[in-house]
Amino acid sequence: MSDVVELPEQVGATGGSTAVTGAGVQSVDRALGILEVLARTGESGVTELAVELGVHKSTAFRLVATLEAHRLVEQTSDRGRYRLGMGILRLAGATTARLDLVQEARPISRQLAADTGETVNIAVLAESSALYLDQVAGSSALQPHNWVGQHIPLHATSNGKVLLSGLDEQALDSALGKLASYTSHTITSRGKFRDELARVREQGYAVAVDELEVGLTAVAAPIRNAHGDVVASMSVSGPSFRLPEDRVAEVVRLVVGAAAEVSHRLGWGHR
Amino acid sequence: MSDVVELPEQVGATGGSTAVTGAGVQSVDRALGILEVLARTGESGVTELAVELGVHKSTAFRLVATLEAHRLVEQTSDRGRYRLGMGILRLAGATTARLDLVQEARPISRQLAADTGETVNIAVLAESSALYLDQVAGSSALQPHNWVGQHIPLHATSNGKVLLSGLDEQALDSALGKLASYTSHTITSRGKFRDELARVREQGYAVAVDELEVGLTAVAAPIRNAHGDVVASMSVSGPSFRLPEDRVAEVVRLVVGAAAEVSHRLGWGHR
DNA sequence: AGACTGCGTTCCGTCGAGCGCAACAGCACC
DNA sequence: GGTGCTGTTGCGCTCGACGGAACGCAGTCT
Repeated sequence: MSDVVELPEQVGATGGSTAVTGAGVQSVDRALGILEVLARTGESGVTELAVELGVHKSTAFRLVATLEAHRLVEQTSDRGRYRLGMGILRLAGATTARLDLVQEARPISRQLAADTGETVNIAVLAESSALYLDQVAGSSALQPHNWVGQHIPLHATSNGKVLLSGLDEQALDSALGKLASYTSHTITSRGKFRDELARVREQGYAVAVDELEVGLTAVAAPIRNAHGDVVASMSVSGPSFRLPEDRVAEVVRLVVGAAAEVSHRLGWGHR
Repeated sequence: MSDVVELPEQVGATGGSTAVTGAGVQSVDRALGILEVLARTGESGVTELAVELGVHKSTAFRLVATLEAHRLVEQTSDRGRYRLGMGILRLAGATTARLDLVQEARPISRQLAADTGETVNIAVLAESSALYLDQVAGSSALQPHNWVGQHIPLHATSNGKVLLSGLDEQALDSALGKLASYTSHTITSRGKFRDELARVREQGYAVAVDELEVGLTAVAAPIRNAHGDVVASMSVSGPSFRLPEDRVAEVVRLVVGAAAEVSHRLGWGHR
């Protein structure tokens, strides 16, 4: 079913001359390379980009100017460096808006955010990290931190645990790299983490307290498609002082219910 | 023979289509055009894209294949149509961190302040009050005090009304406390206030005359994100003697236009 | 001050990359 | 089978993208 798309090379080595060349139309390839470089560095000058791509300054400039015309990049000042622009967000909005998952989940996310007063996220598994698709801010506070599009470590988040709990042994091994430590509460032992996943599978939800960041508590539950596969994860997260142990129990109930509702809308459990 | 009607060669000056083609590197321009078409349609075939761009099928195919190599687009099935891919979201993740509402709105706020000669404010919903994020002073020498960072009651301001108009019944109830009276014009009846919100929703803007403070008139319009949610409010405010009824109508037009422009930059209503 | 070095930006001649063409391979509906 | 549509692929020709060099502008070293 999955088509085996082989793309020549995706040189991922960090540092040094990182050629991000794929194959296809040369100039487009280079232009997209610029976007990827900017995504990595956050901000770069024309000359810097030219070196990174291995092209002449003027070439890099023309490409970046074209990207700017489409608002995919913008320059910090009138004669300054370049960074990714708002056009990207517009495209991203169009991307998620078309995903039936996000579409179906959004009203329920909103309801969950209203009920709990905390932030709700939807995440999927993408290349050994969690990719956040959508976020609805809680009633309290303004947008805490927009994680949409961010890649988050799998073993230190409630969403990650849920997503991993849907994998078999083999897929788990390939998705799970080294268990980096973020706080003193992060699970770094592979054995302990397997136990944790077993618990998640059994009880149908995951909790992470201070594991990614001290003071951050999150609860997540699986979203399943018609086949019963775990396709996404829905979480509620907020500052630990607002989510004490007794309140977590209540939140768990709400999250599990909401995730089940989304799963149902996606066709899970129909006859 | 040729199934497709060939175009009158060299479509130099952005012919009839909705293409946003500025100037720059041609192939990149076209590739980005494809992304925009996909953002608008959600899903398109190669032939369809070719027609939209005014190029040959094979050209469109090569471009879309290059985009696919970078994961910016993906095809629905093995030999099917194309849609925006996850790569966009990855790029978006690197974007959101740096670009926020205020930054995007500032040039437009400034223009609005210049056009009206009055003070422009940007506010968001926080807890159960309006939080002012940014302010651009009007040309008039008489300047009100700086409201940035201030929490302002929701029911007695144009910004507050706009922000509340984006909430559903339940969220509205929790955000709306007691309707304190500030002047004789303040709306203190819950029923009347609901009617007012309905009017705001319908006409797409809110007005407040002497409701928070006697002699203060304000007009506000909603700023929406890619999903259509009201994320902020933009207002023009000034002394009532400078904003008589007939001038308010003109200001309304300007504020609504400016807010729509900001919304558009945030990804709302992809053309 | 003046020279120098870096930046982003512009102009221009040249040559190869990207274009349109036409033919191919599946699929779906007569 | 026929006929219409897809997406896909070689192949020559040509025009568009490329790199070199020069420009305007800001800092910085001497």
